[in-house]
Amino acid sequence: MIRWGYPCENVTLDASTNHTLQLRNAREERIREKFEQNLRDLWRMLEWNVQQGIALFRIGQHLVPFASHPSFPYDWYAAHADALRSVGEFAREHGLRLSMHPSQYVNVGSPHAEVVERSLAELRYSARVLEALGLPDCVLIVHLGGVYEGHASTGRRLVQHLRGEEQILRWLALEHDERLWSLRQVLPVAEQLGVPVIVDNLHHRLNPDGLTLREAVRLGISTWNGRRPKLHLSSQEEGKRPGAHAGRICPEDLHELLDALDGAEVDIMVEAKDKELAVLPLLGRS
DNA sequence: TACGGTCAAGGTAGT
DNA sequence: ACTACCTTGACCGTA
Repeated sequence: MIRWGYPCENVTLDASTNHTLQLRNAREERIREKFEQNLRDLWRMLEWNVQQGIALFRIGQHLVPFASHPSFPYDWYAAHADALRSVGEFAREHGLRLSMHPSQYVNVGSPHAEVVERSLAELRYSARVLEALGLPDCVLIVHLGGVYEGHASTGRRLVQHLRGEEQILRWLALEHDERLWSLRQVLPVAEQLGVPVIVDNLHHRLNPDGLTLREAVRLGISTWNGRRPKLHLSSQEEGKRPGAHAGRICPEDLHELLDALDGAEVDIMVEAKDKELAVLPLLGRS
């Protein structure tokens, strides 16, 4: 049985975990309001997901807006951990799996110390959210970011910067991308860190690096070491930049991935502009 | 209330 | 050297 999910927003409910504000307005009171709004919407979406049989959900990075910013004004963990633990209890009761996925600004392999520090701050924030949920199977997904003087030295630096960050590594999974880091290039980095890899069908099509999707899926799944593997599924938006997400999943892409999976028990995050609407037709498939 | 300019952050690619 | 683009549009001042 495959479990499905979608990221951050639900267009049916008009709900989102990414309500935010501009930095110049980021005073404690306003941030708390945004968090409460994100939390309310998160509850609405998770309850709806349970009704629909959707087990996966990605929490947006703006859950606590500017939580990783140096000028953040209060102890968000102390203030919000109880509320997050309640969400985690609900997720546990209903067998939901939650994840987070920071943006391209996270660049742990950067040669610039300030960039690395900001990146780690964002990852530590994300890891603390997952810790507060109190669930065993959350995932924190990141791309490898830029390539500076080559993959080898960038990868070495990334491993160096994350080594010892046990609170992050506990949740971390690395994802390949459609231009700079192929699955083959990500695998050794992930192995050195002892973290699994997310395979994404569209990234792989645009940057296969000599592997078939079936081979990529097999390699990716093997990095999960008995934990339930997680993958991404999306379709190309025709006429837009390669890699741009379409509103829905086209049947060919679905079947190609299901075929490559060869019956494996996995979780699949659907990345589509229409969010949950792209997931509903897939439920019960596999 | 609707509109349009603006928003923390890094890096790549195209001009 | 400059700009558009990217995860994900949401916010906010102004009319």
